[in-house]
Amino acid sequence: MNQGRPLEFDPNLALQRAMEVFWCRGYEAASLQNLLTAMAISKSSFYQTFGSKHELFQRCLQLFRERQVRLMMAALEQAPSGREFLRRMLRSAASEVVADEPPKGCLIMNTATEFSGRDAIVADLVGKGASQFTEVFRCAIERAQSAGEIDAGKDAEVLARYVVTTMSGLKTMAKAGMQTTAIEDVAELALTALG
Amino acid sequence: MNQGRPLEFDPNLALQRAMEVFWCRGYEAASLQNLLTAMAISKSSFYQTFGSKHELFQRCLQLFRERQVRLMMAALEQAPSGREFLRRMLRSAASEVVADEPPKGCLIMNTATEFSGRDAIVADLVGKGASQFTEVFRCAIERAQSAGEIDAGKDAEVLARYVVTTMSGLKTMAKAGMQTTAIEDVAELALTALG
DNA sequence: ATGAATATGTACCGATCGGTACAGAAATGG
DNA sequence: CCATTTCTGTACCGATCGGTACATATTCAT
Repeated sequence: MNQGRPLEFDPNLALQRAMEVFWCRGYEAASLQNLLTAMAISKSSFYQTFGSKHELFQRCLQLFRERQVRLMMAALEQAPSGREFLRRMLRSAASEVVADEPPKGCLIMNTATEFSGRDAIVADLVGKGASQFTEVFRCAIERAQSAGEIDAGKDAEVLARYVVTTMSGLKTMAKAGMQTTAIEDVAELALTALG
Repeated sequence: MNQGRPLEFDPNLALQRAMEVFWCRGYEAASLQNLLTAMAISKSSFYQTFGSKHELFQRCLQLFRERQVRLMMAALEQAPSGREFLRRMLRSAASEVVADEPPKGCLIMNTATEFSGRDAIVADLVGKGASQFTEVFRCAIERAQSAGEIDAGKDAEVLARYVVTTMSGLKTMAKAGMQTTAIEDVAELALTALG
């Protein structure tokens, strides 16, 4: 078997750069030029390695989901309690306003908004992302329920969906221009629904 | 003074059609062809009457906001109580999944997501929309507080922002594929935070 | 050295993008 | 009837869209 000429770039790094572009601009507004520039590769390499804009986008959605789930699970393990983890997550929407200018939100939810079900493949990846986020939150809630921080009588799955919903809402409000203090207030209030 | 040749179409109706297109597809994905077809006018008439795609979009955002605020205020007046109005609003995200296929969400919040602060004019219109929605909810909350349905000790402004946030989150989750029953469960749970 | 395999650079593709120029059509006032 | 004003149809604009063809460059196995 022959090896052929080696790649002159790191595909994982290029993928990461592409993800950033989609994250900032969305799918439609991210032109091939934007992507090529950010990925620092030529058009030939792009199509050779990633097939098409749409295929690249799918890989970016998966990368984002894996990365996000990994970060969330790490944060959950390090958190002093399940409830404190949830508080930190919800409040993070506020700090995002300061860190990113403008705030980027969540790539999965941004995509859910942009493709409102018009693309079956994308819809599937979005659904997968949403359910995995819910899963992590459910773990945190069950841990909090065991510790007596959250009413154990409530359905953890419903609570988890509520947290995902609120996260999504807060990130959207950040994009809509809500002040960081207001976001924090809403995040704290949202926590009270967990009982 | 001379009147000249009269318009062969209803500008308000055309604007409404355009709004539908932006609502379904977003700004970038709504091509001029999409718009012209939906508005049933020619390119000449389009530029003569609406100036450009971007100007048209601004007018659509305003139309949507006015329409939405009007509908919400009417619903509030008809509702048996402030709290029941809030319940109906939050639950409406679920019925939207059934009615529209796929769900369209809220044009203002969709726009906040699509243009993450990259367009100052649009950002301003989005902010105006968000604050007017908040205003209506604040009216409902104050009414509910007067009636003793909601803890009068809580800040109505914060509660109102919380409701807008939750509405936005629910509509996004609907787009992300959440089932109608799950949406209703989350909506009910969200209401408990109002105290 | 040669050939197979893989990667890149360059040039190009048709389609579509948003937008404009301008001639002709339809109304009014004189 | 004519001039003026306003609207519409047609043709066109340069730019960009995502994507492809193909020659050239670089590697490894023989």
